[in-house]
Amino acid sequence: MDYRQTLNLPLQDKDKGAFHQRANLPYKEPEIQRRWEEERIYQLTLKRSAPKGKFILHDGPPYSNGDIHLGHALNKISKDIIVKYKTMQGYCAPYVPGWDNHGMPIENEVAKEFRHKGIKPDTVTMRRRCREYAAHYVNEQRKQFQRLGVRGDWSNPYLTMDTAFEAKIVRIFGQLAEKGYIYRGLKPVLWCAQCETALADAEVEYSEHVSQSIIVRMPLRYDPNGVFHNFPNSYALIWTTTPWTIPANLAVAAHPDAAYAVVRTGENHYLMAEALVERTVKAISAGDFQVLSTCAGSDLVGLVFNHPMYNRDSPLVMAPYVTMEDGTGLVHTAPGHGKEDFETGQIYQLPVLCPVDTRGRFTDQVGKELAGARILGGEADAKVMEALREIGSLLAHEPYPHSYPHCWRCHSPLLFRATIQWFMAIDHSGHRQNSLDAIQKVQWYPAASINRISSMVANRPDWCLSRQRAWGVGIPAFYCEACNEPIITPETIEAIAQRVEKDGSDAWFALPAEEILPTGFKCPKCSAAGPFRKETDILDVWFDSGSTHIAVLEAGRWPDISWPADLYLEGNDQHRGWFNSSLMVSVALKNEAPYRQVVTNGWTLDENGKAMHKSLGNAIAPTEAVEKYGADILRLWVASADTFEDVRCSNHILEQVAEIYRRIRNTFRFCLNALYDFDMARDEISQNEMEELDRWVIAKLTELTETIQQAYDGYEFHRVTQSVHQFCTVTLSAFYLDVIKDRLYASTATSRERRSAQTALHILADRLARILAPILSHTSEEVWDHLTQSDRPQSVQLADFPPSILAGYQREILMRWRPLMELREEINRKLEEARQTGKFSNPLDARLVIQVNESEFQRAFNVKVDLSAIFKVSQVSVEKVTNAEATPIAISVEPAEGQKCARCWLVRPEVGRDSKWPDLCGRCVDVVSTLPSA
RNA sequence: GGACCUGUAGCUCAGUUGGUUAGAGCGCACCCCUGAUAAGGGUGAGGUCGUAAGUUCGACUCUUACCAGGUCCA
Repeated sequence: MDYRQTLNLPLQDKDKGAFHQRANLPYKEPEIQRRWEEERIYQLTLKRSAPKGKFILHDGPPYSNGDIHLGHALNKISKDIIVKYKTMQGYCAPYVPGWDNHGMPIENEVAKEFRHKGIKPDTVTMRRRCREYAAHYVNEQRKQFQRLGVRGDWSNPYLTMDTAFEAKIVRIFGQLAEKGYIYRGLKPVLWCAQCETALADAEVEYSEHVSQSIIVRMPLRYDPNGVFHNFPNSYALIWTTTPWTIPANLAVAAHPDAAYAVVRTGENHYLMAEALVERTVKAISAGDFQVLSTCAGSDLVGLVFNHPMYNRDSPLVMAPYVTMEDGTGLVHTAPGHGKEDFETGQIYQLPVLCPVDTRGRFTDQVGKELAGARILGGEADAKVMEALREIGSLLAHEPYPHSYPHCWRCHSPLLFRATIQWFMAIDHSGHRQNSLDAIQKVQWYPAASINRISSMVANRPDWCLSRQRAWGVGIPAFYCEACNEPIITPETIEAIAQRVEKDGSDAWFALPAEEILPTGFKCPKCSAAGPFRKETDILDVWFDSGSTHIAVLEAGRWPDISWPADLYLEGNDQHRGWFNSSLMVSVALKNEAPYRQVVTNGWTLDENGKAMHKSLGNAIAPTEAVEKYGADILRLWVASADTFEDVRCSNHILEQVAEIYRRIRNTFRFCLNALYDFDMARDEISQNEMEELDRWVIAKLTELTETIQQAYDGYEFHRVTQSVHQFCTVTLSAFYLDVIKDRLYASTATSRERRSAQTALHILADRLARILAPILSHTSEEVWDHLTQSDRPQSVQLADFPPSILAGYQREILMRWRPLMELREEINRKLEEARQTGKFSNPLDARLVIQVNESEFQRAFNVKVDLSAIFKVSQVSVEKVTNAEATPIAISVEPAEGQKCARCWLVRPEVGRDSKWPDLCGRCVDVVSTLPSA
């Protein structure tokens, strides 16, 4: 007879109401997401009781151009995991996503569009199109982020191009100006003479370029310490690869720790680095030479040389960046034409000379002969070398190929050119130190990232706030045409801010100054009543994003959020970017950091640890991964890696993650499909009436929850995934679920022992769903729908995190069971051995004979459980041995006694004794005889 | 070239203050089950802990150099 029908087998995938192994996530997830939206789950999470108060994760705004990439997915999923976890932990955890809209990449794209159409747009037209462009990608990215299952206020995000946001930026700038942080100064910027524009770092491409390397001598003027011993014909030998910058020379730089030598060749005495004497002498073809004396670079202080061409001082200065790799060890320094030169110039209070106009031609400042010479094409280089040669100052020159900055658009070589810019003074009123102090009060994850932010704040130069661009917030300054004074007052700022609030920052560009200024406004300096003109530069976009913590957290538009943020979480590039810019604004205006904790995630790399690049073809597109595997797989990928470091991804890795997912899902499937006739309200067995094994597994789960809670609290999601997966595999699948099958399938459906197991299964599924809800949001929701507990909230996202504190009795059970679990491994090896030697093929045919002494018996078998079930054999006989000499425990495997029960497949001696059911064991006879069909 | 960070089995990760034979899961191989079956179970093989020196009685763990990779700068 086939007893299959008399068993309580779990639902199969074909059965109605079953939880399917085939997840079909790409299809099912959007449905679940639609439901979350319809049921307004995000809003409900904010209304839920929040005994622990608020937890505010302030979203770093991604830039609204193009589709999201894997790094965005990593970042947004990490944030979502945290927000959902915090909600379940009893916090009110709002999440307001945002976008960074202004800036060069969008402007460049839009400019390209216009160029293709042959249109030269005015600023207002340009900006209107930029705004459309940004808005388009806000919508695209929003859809893509939502598809990842990220929960937040998607219908009400913050945009840096919102008029209210733009007005806030104006006000923040005004406040900084009022506190004395804002100034105008010169700065060398990379300049494209072809495009006649300054370039941002991101617009610069490095490629091969052949420069002219020259060695030039500069006559000695003053030698207070007698470095040259009063020799006649004394010179410094300088080296440069940009001859055209010689007219702007204002200093000679030496390394303080390097050794320098005075060398005689013929009549002349030259100062150069000792290490480079031979090469230099050879380069200038000087023949015989003699090192007269040496000294340290720091001994050179006080020397003054004469400019190679003009009658002008060029003092010797110290600079740490001077290397002994190339040249003479003495570096030509032109503060108007180089970043490092400029910084050195600041330290030594040198003027900033820049005799080059916007089209890259020498101005009159260089004298009649050179004026007008173009730098592009080498004309200026040639003329300068010519002039030097004439006066005998050019000692060597040769072509010098090297990597050099070029314009990404027109590919011309770039030049450094000093221009007037707006700055935030980082050292104003102790700001740098205040920032460093504020950093100390923040918790950084990983802990080492504090080094990064600290060194960047400690070493950062003043913040150059101005950009010669169109798509951004105009720098809110006027100039008096009468006295040319820049004007920033609380009154002008407020006038601008109100106008921008109303009409957006486009108004700043569209309206004349007089229409923005209050009527009757007079220049604070010269009292002229006009005319006034507007500043045409815009603010660096980092100023926009550096203002988000004020513009968003204090806006009042989102009633649940407030300043400061509990958490910022971004990629590690943001130590220089957003973490930094936000800190600068915050410390200046509020004297503390805008965040209490900062988590950094690494970069996404391919499987070989290489950065992902479109050109390398190794990039994984999150939108494609979602279509192929599902958002939960991508989310599990995030939660399976140590995201503090760089994270690898590839199709192969995603397949591995999918494998982990399947195991977890299958665990849920087993639990849920065995609960088809179980109603928690009706059938639950109370803790103290449960089977000890079932109580044990709940204790194991609670122990696991404790581990997991610690992992979540430390933002170490991979420890969550790792331990849950291991629990599903080792504790449940390979042991607990396997062991309770007999009870579930073969016992009377309503029996206490079966209901006990089902109660445990329900608790397992329920708690695992909650534990995993922050990560496997969709799958957990699906599990949630299958559970029967009546008082549960409509979404698992609204549930509490499960209990993580072990009760005393649970600790006691875990302790008591541990030796038995260890013994099980030994028994498995014995059974495998017996099977290999052909004694039997199925362990259910076996009988275990375990001989133990008293103390081992007390230790290992102090449990209330059917041992044959635990070891998955038909029979176990434990025999106590009194002989003290014997090993504590000996295991042997023998054939089980009796015949196989046709229903439960256990071998039992009593099979055959019942006349009605001769092929059943005693237990199965009892069960079957109570069935209605019997 | 500089600053910071990373490098433990094919993959994802553990590895307390330096202390036996470096762990786990997946994957892989072999076997079992066919009442979790687009499943499940058992056993097993995989590592010179990036490389090389050094400190130490003893180093995956500490130091230095180098190699590879990442981010930010130059």
